[in-house]
Amino acid sequence: MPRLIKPSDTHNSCAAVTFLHHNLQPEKVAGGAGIGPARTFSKVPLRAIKRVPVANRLLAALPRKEGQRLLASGEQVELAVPEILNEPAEPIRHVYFPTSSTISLVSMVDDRSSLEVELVGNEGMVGVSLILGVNFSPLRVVVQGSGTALRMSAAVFCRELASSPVLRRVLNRYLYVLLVQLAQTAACTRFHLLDARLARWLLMTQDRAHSNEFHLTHEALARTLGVRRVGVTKAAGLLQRHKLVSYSRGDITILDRAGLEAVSCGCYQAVKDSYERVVG
Amino acid sequence: MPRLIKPSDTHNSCAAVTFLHHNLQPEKVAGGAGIGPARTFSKVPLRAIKRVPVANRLLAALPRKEGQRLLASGEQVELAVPEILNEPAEPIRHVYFPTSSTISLVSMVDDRSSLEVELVGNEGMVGVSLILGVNFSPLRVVVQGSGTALRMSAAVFCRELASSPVLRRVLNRYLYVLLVQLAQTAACTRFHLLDARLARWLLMTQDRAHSNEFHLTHEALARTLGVRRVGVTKAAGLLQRHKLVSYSRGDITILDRAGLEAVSCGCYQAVKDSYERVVG
DNA sequence: GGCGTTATGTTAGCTAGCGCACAGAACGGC
DNA sequence: GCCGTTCTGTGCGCTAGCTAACATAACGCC
Repeated sequence: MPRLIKPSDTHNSCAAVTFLHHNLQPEKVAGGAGIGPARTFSKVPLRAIKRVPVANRLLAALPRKEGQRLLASGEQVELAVPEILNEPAEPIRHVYFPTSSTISLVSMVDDRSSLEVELVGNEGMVGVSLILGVNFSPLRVVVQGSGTALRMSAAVFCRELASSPVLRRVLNRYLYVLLVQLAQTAACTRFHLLDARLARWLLMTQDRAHSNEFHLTHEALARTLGVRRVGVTKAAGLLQRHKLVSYSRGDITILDRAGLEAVSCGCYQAVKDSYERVVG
Repeated sequence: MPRLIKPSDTHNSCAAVTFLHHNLQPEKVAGGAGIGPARTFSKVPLRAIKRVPVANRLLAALPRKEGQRLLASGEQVELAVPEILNEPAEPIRHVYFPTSSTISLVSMVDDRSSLEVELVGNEGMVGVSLILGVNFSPLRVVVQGSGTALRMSAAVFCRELASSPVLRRVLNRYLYVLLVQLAQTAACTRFHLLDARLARWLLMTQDRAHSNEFHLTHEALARTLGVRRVGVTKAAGLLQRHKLVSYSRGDITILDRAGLEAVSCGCYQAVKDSYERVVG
């Protein structure tokens, strides 16, 4: 179960609002940890020092009052890998608005084969089925990167949804982007070489984790990309030889973002643009 | 532009309702062409003799009155391959509820590479973005199998949507199935061999075209499956040697449905089950 | 400091599908 | 009946990624 962040962790409701509306760029992450508004997280343990407060962008897109109400309706939780939040066909108990955590939606076709079809971070949410009136998840939902998220019970979420047209509007647009992304990922997975796909995935994760460093083994990466572990080792070795990333026992550090973008396929930019255009 | 079926083609509004609510199983298609309620189509040219009246299942799922109103709000059109109904990023002018036509949603990543991510027939609709409040299409929309469809202007569709909760409910559930299908197809495309994928696609097309025969060249099939033409030739040759289909210059006939299901991957059944559970 | 566990690197043979080129075969207009 | 066009079948070398097995190397517990 996710670790609940006790109310005492955030000093008051005002801090929660700061948490919502403050949104640092990834570039500021490396240098600025632990200063300024970061005190909001000062009592959160477990790598918290590496992170900065980030808002969930869907909630941040709401009018201030709506956003505050939603924040109050949920609770901050700390998610840790490799927690599984939902299995396919299981009823949805909670929805999650990640803030610093990242969550994978995984399609499983055979026992041996699985593929991440969507990576959700602070730009999105988990549990979109509820928006469509279906209360079970079609996919496996698994925590990919440890961090925080706003959790809300399915019932409360549906109530909010029913009473807030602006929330529906934002989430519908997010759903549209989700469709775009699924389609793009399907084609990307079919046509693009592993090197490019890996680079794309690392960029996406950096965006969502809001950190230049994150933890993931080759084995886990292989499962999310739907390839063998040796394939990841080979591709990661290539990126490392080109000084784009450094990799040590699962600790990944992005060294050269521009270089990664050059290696990655256009899908990264295409999906990102689509999000900015429709939701951002 | 799609050929409009003039009002005189269907004898009266009562016939239109028959059209809506009559829904033959594929098994009956081969023998029963041209008799009984088929007279609804008696004046429709161009292969119409091979088909039977089929309802769009989304519309059929509506209460009788709602269905009638939607039918009246649109117009029957005849779509012919290889018509392109929408290019990516183009505004959506019309939505389509296919009846006997099939429509492909195609994701294009490079100039050379494209992949069908969704095949829409009488079980679905084209233009779902509008449901989510976005009025342009993310994908290329191309007629895959000639046939009829109910066409409705985007404006009228949005008006209907705003005024009909039951329509929203049905279409939301369809959207959910669409998500499921996209995720499944992504994984299927990644892991399953061409033979199985081809078999699955043929089964899906038979379901949607409501006929044991349809027309599609190896070249076109290759584009939709995202492989080379020779690959399709090889896989189709295999299916033909096993007497599952017959293939002659683009004229495909399904000979052994059960055999195809055995060759195809589980994805066919999985997606079908999901539809029946959520929409059907 | 030793040792089991976990993560990474490397090898070697194998296969599905690619790229390219070309040959035959059926159709359709004149 | 001829001929261009469209569709299908085949061959051959090539590559990315798979399967499987093994070798190091770092960590972390005792």
